[in-house]
Amino acid sequence: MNNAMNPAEPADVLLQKLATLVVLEDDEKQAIRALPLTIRIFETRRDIVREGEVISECCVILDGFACRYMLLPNGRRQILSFDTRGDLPDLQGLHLKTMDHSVGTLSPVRAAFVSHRALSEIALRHPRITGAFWRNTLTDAAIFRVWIVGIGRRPALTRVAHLLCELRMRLDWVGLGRDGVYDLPITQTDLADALGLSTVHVNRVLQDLRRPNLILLHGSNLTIRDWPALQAVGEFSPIYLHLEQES
Amino acid sequence: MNNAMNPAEPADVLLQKLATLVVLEDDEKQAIRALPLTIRIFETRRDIVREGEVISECCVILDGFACRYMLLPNGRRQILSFDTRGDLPDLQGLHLKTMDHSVGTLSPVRAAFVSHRALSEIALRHPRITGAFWRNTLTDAAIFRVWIVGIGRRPALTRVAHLLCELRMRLDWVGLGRDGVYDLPITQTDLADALGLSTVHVNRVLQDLRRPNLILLHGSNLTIRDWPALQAVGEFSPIYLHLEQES
DNA sequence: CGAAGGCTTGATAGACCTCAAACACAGTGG
DNA sequence: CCACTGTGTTTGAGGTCTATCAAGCCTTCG
Repeated sequence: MNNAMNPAEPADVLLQKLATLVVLEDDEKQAIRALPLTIRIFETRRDIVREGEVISECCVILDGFACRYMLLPNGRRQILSFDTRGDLPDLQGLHLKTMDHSVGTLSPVRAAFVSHRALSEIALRHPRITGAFWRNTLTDAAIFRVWIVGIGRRPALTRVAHLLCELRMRLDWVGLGRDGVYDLPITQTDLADALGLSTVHVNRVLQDLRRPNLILLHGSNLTIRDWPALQAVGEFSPIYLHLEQES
Repeated sequence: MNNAMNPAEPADVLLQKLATLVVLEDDEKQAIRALPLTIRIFETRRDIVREGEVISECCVILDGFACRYMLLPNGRRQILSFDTRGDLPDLQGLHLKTMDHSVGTLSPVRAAFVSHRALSEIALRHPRITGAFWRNTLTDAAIFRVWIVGIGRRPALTRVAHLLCELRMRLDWVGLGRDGVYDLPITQTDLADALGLSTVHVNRVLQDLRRPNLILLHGSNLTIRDWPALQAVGEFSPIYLHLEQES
């Protein structure tokens, strides 16, 4: 039930994303293809949307890595999610107009934008598509919950391992990796900000995962060498990702 | 824009909840009132739904405090949300049938249950109600995000203060408190499990909030004595709760 | 080749945890 | 009415995981 193809076409990306959420009929697919998309390109470490802004369009990540994050008064950053091909980091803007967090890029990113107007229209006309969006919000929330558990109650080693497992599953799912080999253009500082750790500690923990040959990591190139062991260390079970279509 | 009344009627609770999310037309209200509800009562520290279960109905909290939580292999618990009157802790079950976390009670709880069938039906017939549910999921997710930030990047004192601020706003909103006085049937262990801290440390931090007279806390009775100061300590800003109806 | 950003390492410090015990309070029962 | 129990709160002491600070190193790239 994986999708092997490697779409570059904006509409295909969105279509595939929604198709992983619900079964789409032909007319629904057509409606999605007819959505007016604007493509925009961002360099590394740029903001796509900023906390406090009122938005009128949603973005779909086509290529590269983005993240949702919040900044604290003391300048510290907490990353809330990593977003790759097909992800909709600001879909919530459709209902909650003013952003309560920011969306930024971690690598060069190509993204497609759809106006809320067009989105509302298609959602109104096609309840199944509304369901897909809603379901997307639900899986988002499920991932947030698991992050809370990790940051709140798991030691650093487990936390890092768990995140790597999660990224593996999600990247596999959209066809951005295979056989445990992935391009992960994420710095150790980014990992630290996602995991609630310091960069130094993330570095040391990564070494603890490399030493017994669970993973291999040069720059942005991640290879998972021992998947079962990594899952065990990360106490990882993928059910919360809900990677099955609606029944 | 607060609701002063104190409903005990199950349908009223649900109606009020949805009314805080979107503006409801008369026929929508009628449809909600017509929903078949089953009332059930739970004692303190009981599970309402358990992780892994496949569910076919959703619950609405009517009275008392519930929480969503997850248990780790080593027995530790992480609380994911506190749920009070009007909250729908397992609404996600409507789309994601198998629970990826548990819902339990922190105090005696009275809850109403609606079948997924009835819920799907009403959602299909009334897009605005679907929107309300979806919006509920979105604000849920927004709260999760802020918890991630707190647990990941804020020191214990700030974390505790922030949570108290959040609870204050939410309880005010549903009319379960006034003038900073609340009944909070939550143990310090519960707080600790929500904040990713130890009970001992929560206890000490609470004293640090009591000493300068920011709060008053005897048993389940919380009084906020210095709201501005508490907000400042907690770095609290309520925008993420999105306590305004859809425009 | 120099600059910049990211990675790595060592030393020190601190926030928070764990363990253990005492205390407070409400409910129970004789 | 008063032990008795159970749960929750409080306090103290010691320990540890992770943070912070400060360099050095490595790779990339103009």
